[in-house]
Amino acid sequence: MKQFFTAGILAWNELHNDRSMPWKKEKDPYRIWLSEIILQQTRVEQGRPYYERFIAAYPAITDLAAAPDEEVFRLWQGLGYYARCKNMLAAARTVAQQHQGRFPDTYEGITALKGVGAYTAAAIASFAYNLPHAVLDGNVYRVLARFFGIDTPTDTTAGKKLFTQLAQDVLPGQQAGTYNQAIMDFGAVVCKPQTPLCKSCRLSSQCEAFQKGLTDLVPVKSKKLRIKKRYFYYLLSGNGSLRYVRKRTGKDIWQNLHEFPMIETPAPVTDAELLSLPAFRALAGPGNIRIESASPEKKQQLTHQTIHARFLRIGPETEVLPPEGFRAVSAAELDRLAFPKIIVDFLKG
DNA sequence: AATTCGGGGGC
DNA sequence: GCCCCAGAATT
Repeated sequence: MKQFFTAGILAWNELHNDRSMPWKKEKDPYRIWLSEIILQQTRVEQGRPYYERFIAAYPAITDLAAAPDEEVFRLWQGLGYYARCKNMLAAARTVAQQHQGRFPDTYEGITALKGVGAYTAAAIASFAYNLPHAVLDGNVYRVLARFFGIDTPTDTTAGKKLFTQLAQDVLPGQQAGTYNQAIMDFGAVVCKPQTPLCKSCRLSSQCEAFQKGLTDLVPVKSKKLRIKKRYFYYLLSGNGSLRYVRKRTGKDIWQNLHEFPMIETPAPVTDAELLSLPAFRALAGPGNIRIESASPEKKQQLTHQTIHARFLRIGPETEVLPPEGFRAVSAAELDRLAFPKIIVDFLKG
């Protein structure tokens, strides 16, 4: 059964390996690593333009390692999961400074890099060096769960262990790179999450889920998502084109991105309530006692929370100092700083 | 072991 | 609205 599976994946790939990716047939470990970091929890079509821009800006990993933090975060702006960007920079600098700019060529060396977990290490090791490590991503979980009829939840320790072992069992050791790309392509193109193409699937005759009509029931996830609501009120004082900004540094969303002076509340508040908050007084200064104009509410859906934001122009004072912790920046400098999408959209007008 | 980290796209 | 995406780090 396992041999049938492996042979089927490889055979499918021989006829359908036409899914074009910028890094297919790529052997430069830097490019493979970069693409894999960008594609973590990210659709290929969303990540592709970022990959192209990063390669153009930083042809070698030493170029990336030498780049200023802010320039790199600006290039990452809009891609999400910003810890990836921070870890990517750290890893690039590790390679540049501790490995003389040469990307590590062992599984242990690769997995020691920041931001490189089990999946990414296996992907780099197999794609760049054909080392026999099986990738285990969302595609692989789904394909294995369906073909072998496994209903163990994938988001548990037991599930991860079981699927990791199975993925390694069905890996053809001599063709690790080709096979790893093949099973992920197969999962994306044939064994899709919704409406998989079972009628034309060469594995369906031995597919446990298809034979039992369970393709919609596996893979299983055990956890349910809880989404909180948060209300952000951004305060803009009327000082020409200057903006007051600071970098977000707390243990919260959007680390290393910038923001305007802002008040957060756990529930919506009226303009009058906002004006009466001590936090408003502290941020606005004594000269700003009213809301001159306000944007309609904008929403931003994150994985675990919904952000409701309004942008409020406050007045009447125009010559005020930046609030504590903020600095004044020109429009030109704003273009070089990274912001969360909800602020990027506001700045675009 | 559970939680948290964006943003986009499909249905 | 809900689920998923070439997952990893932190708590």
